[in-house]
Amino acid sequence: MGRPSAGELGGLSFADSLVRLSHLVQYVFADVSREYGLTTQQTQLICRLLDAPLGMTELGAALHLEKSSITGMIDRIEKRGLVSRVPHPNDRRAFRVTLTDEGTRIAYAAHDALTASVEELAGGLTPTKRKTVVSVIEALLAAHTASTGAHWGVPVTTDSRGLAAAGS
Amino acid sequence: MGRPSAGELGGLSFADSLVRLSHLVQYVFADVSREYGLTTQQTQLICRLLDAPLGMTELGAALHLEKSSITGMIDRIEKRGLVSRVPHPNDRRAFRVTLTDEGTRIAYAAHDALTASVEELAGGLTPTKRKTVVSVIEALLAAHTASTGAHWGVPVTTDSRGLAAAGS
DNA sequence: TATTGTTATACTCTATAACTATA
DNA sequence: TATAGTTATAGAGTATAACAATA
Repeated sequence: MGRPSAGELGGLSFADSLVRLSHLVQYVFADVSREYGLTTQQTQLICRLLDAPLGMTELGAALHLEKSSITGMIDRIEKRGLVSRVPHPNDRRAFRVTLTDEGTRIAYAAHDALTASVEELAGGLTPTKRKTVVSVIEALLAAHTASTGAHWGVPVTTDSRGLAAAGS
Repeated sequence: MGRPSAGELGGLSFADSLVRLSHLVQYVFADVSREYGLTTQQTQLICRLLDAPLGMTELGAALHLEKSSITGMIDRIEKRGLVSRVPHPNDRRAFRVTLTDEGTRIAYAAHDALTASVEELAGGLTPTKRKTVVSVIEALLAAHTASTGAHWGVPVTTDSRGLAAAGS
């Protein structure tokens, strides 16, 4: 009845633990981004483009943002030389936002740094536990996709190294 | 090696899965917040105050923000009647930011709604898996605390219901 | 002197609404 | 008419630097 004030850990509910984890990852994400002179959102954006170039509207959908919000973000990182607006070949209204070489480099670097930071925290975990966690998370992501028909726009693929650079 | 484009799930690395999960939780957090007319940050702030009133500097530390950033946030939610600046009894420079009744009510409601949303996604998980996930997350949080000496400012305690409202 | 909090300033992020130019 | 993207506008969030009041 009281309030198990969970101050120090221990006895977290499932939901609370996920929320706390999420905040922790966000902080790590922000810290890593800052090291590369990026905001969290910018890192997310360029990592997202590692898979393939996307149009403004597609980017908005992928990141859960209005296209008008995307315009400004792209303006800023384009000015920094990380992406460029490549005209769409078949649609003169549209662009494909494409990473520059510099943008590709930074996106991979930031992704790797983030991965390294997370792995550092997870140092002591057994392979079995890691596998369980990954499978549970995949189930959660799938559940969300199923219930909302949606995306959880995010960084990149599985392994970086390979620099197959955004080739459609 | 190629690039296992992980498009649809499956084969996520441990780090990537945590990052994706974190984004998903953030989206859920934002959605729930919006239902209560709050921003994500405001929800995080008031939930944080459920444990106890905090000073501006303490709040900054808890949320990883500069105190000057806190000033504005408190201005806004104070104007909305969710918190108030209570003078510190022993230090005439300081305040204790305290939830109003309305603020307490909304903080609990938002926390419960968030918990419910997360639980909904986790519907099919076995108790064993849940326990494993919670224990792994607690280990990660502890690892971070150990390596940085810090907090991962977040919502509230374990179970809501009990309304022991911010005492002390 | 050190600390608590605020103000001034500037920039990023975000949404809504109205717009242009294609399709 | 519908879609791709932009502009205008407004507000939240954030940091840095300079400041006031109190310890």
